[in-house]
Amino acid sequence: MIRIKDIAKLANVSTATISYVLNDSGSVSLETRNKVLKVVADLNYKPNNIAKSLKLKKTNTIGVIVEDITVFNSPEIVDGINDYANTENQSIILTNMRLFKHTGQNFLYQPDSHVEYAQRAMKELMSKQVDGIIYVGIHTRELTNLFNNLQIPIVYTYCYANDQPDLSVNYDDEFGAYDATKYLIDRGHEKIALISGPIDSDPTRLRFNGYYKAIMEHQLIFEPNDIKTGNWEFDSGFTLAKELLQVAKPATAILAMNDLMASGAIHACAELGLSVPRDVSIIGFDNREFSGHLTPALTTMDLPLHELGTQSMSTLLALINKDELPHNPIKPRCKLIERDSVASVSK
Amino acid sequence: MIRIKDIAKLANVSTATISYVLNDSGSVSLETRNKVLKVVADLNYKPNNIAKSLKLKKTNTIGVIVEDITVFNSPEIVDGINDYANTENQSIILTNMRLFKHTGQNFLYQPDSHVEYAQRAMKELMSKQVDGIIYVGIHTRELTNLFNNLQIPIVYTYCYANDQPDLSVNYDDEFGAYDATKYLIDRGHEKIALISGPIDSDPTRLRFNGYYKAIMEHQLIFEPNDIKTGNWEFDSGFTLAKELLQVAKPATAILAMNDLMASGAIHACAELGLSVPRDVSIIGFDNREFSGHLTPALTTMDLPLHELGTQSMSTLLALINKDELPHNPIKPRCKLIERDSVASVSK
DNA sequence: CTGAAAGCGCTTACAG
DNA sequence: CTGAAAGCGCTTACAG
Repeated sequence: MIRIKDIAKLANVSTATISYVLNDSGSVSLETRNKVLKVVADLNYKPNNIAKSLKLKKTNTIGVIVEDITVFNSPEIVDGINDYANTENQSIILTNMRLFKHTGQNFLYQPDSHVEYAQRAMKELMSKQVDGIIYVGIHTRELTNLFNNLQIPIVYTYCYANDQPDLSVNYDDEFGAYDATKYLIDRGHEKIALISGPIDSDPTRLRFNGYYKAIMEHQLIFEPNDIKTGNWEFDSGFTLAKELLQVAKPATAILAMNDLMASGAIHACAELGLSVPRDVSIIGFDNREFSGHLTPALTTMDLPLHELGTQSMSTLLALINKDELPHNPIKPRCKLIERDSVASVSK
Repeated sequence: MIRIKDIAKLANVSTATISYVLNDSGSVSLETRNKVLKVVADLNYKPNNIAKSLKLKKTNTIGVIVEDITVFNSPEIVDGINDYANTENQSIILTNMRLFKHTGQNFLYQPDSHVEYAQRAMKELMSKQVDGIIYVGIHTRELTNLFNNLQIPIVYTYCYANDQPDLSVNYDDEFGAYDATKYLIDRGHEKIALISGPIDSDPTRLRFNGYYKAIMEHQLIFEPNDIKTGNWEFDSGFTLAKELLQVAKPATAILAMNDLMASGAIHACAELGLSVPRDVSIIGFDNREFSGHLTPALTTMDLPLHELGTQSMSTLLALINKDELPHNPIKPRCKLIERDSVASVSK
């Protein structure tokens, strides 16, 4: 391992000078500068950033706490974080809480072990002196008080903390559901059923708002019987779609609040001998990879995950540099992916 | 930020003593030990590992270079790395080359930019003084000479370097294909077609070997016309399955070398009016998430990705600690996932 | 059992 | 334009 001191000796200058040329700081004559650079190249010198960080009290390293890297939303968000980090020369320390692997579907109801994992992760990152933290959730939900008296900037994404709303980066759930519903309405559907997530979930409420707004705005009839509450899983989509469809005058379209339930709905139609989209149109949410492989390929809302990552990173960097934060930042928008599960209604 | 020096002053001992109790090294009387611990707790002291690393020339941090975190194999491998790292108190610096995003399907043929990204990643990790590196590929292929004169331990997974075969961790491709083929044979299939990847791909060759071995071992007839060379994409599975099936005496089963091509084959059957699995059985490879959502749900080989991660990590740590490496380590095995796309042949 | 001191590889305010 | 020196927060060989 070759040090600045070795360069200094060979180049016959002080270590200060080496540092100046390496960092383009101070003023160094062209001659000594070239001399130093030559020795640096000859010895294939690689700076030790750990020493630099200790001195400067800045690591240019961001801690990323991800609740579970194997859950579908995480890799794209991390990719966005990396994308932005590369342009800003920031490194990423990744801690993966493996929440879903540890607790399965129950992760929402295991606050104790959750807190323990989170604080362990935080402790590790603090000891590594990261300049800030991005916390990546696996479900949009309230996480205030997960960490007590933070001593370091943090931004949340795919989840949020009420005590720092400007530091939570999430996409526009309501607008996404509004758009999906409107897409159906534009194709002549007037009776649009909804398979929702659990009531105590934020995305459920927001997506319901979007749905309701589109229905009202187009003077359609809001029919409570066409709203069914599911649990995000395939089976609930399957069961609820059947209930929805086996009535006297069924809806002509179903908006499922995620792709898993939409898939259940598609399979329910197959079982009922109904053709999608000829007899009933189905639209999902999330644009999971599998959604394009369903039969028929599912029309669904794509989540702006990559953008969540870049926006988290830019927000965090602004925090770290004490730049002014945009006050009401625009929430990234979902994008409709048109495939084969929606048809116009024939009048 | 509170330092060891602050603790020392309040506890009326030297900084050396603080260090001893914090690290359980040296010998400290119970009395002073408790006194120190109390001050540490009172001040909520958090050690600065960057300073420790500088002194010890060891960071307990592993650099993970992943070619693309958004490609399906990567998250599970990283999860395995994290899993093992947690038990060994290692941190992970993640650099994501975003290879697929940068170059798309052509990543195999863009060696120049690949080398550039890789060396930039390596440089970043070296400057952070990581103790070792795990390189996670997105396609099993030869990567010798990607890095010139390495000064740090590295292990490759989901790819390999010929100059250090013991440091490349990959699953047993051949055995996986053998198992899949045998599964079909056990169900009475005697004419089994194969949709392969490109010939210049290592997994193609290894999987072909496994297929061939199972055919020979069971004294079936090897029929070259039943072997078609695809390109891993849906379309090639679709096209080739049609060719395979529209002959006088078609195979009763198709082994596709990945799930994407298997999906294409399923769709080809639908178009030909053939029922899967009644008329033809289809088996895939990879166990991609979508494979369970196909109609019918695809029987396929699951890749031991998590294990690839843990084994990479244990190998790397052995390297770093200069422990002896197992000489011919067992390759992690694929596991057959039985779903609905394979039936027994009726005699 | 405890402490004084050197040193890990950098940066920078200051003096010349 | 250049260098001597202090200091970032730790650890540890050594002396007592």
